[in-house]
Amino acid sequence: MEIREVFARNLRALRQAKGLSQEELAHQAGIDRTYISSLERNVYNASIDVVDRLAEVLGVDAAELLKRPSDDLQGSKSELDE
Amino acid sequence: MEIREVFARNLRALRQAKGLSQEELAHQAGIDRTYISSLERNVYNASIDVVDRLAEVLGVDAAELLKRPSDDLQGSKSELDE
DNA sequence: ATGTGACTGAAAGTCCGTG
DNA sequence: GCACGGACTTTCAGTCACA
Repeated sequence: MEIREVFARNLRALRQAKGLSQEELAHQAGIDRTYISSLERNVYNASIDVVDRLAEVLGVDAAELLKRPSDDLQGSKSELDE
Repeated sequence: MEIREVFARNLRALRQAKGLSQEELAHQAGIDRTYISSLERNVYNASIDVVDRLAEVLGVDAAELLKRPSDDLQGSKSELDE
């Protein structure tokens, strides 16, 4: 599993857990609205600076956003990367 | 402390802990030697893809390279970012 | 074995819009 | 509220020569 996909998933999951819209997150992190959308759809390779800014708004450590899921055996194949 | 600097330090520390030269690390990660040098000197905002490739060679999780030092009280002021 | 400036192509990232 | 596109600027990715 590519790191980009890990990031994309974590980003979306955490954002929704926080009850934020893409627009709100974008605004608070000082990032373009459409770019957040792209990141969640695994279109780009974000820089660590962007990861950190998003992590801050989401209230977690930057490392959290790059954490791979600890081998979910239920895990169906990804729909983000195929 | 900026995430870039955190990354730069962790990279250098882990590389040296592994007893690798920049050249060896560069070779194994398929990255140019001078680029590694730039990253360790905090010149660029690495992409998560690069972080992941380096982490793999260093035998750690990508998230490890972005972990902030847990507030080292001995910590003198950085020489990387001033 | 590393730091640095200069360089180029490629991708990141912004800003405008649409359905 | 989000996906997706086109056009645009800035920064990274990657290589070279040199100290």
